[in-house]
Amino acid sequence: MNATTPDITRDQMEHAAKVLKAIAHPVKLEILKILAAAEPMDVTTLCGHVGMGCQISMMSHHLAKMKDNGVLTSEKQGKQVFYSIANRNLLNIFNCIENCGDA
Amino acid sequence: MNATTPDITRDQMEHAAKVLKAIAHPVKLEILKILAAAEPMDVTTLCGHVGMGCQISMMSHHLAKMKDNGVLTSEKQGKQVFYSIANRNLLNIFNCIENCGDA
DNA sequence: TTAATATTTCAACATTTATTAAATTGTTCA
DNA sequence: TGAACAATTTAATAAATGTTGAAATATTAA
Repeated sequence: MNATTPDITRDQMEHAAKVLKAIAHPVKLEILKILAAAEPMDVTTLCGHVGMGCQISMMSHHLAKMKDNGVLTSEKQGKQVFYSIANRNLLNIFNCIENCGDA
Repeated sequence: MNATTPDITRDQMEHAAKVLKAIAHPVKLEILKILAAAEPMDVTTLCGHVGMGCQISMMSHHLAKMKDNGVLTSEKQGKQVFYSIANRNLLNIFNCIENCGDA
């Protein structure tokens, strides 16, 4: 369970690959970062935070994939759908990225 | 710099996405795991550890991509090429994955 | 019930990624 | 030199992903 010899099964490996695939994209990381600071958040607001060029349709696709892979959860409130981070432990990946930033 | 509000720029985000893409694959994670336990290692030996069905050509493709994205380094010794992990900090991702395993 | 808003779904297309086999390069050794 | 070995490169193809706009669904308000 230490960093030198991670004790992970094949199944966990498959699962991990899916999760990583689900976030290995600049916009998806951005979504994670925005939600980390202020969750839950609805799709339109999220799109605004991502910045110009963001299309709702694209956002919806990204969010759906992240939700499908257990990265996000969603809750409908009226007309809006609010997204949250399913497990904030995942945010440790950012620390890892910062540490490995020059790699 | 804490987990709640990761302070990461757009460029870092792009870079992080590339690195994550470069490892978001079951075999690539397996490669990382094997090297974590015993680096450096040559391609053929690595392929043996990955298990049946592993083809040298495939391995070479995976290794090249991981190297291109700064995840691995390589050194030629005689006929063989030995691969190592460029920055073992990246291995913390496994801890993160373990913690988020049920997400 | 109609209109307005928020989000998802659909469909099309371009791009990227993964897999495999065959050809190629480079190294060692007889 | 040439046979044997290790690894990479090339090429072909299949599969997955990303992007976009339009259409469909659901909810609320008028």
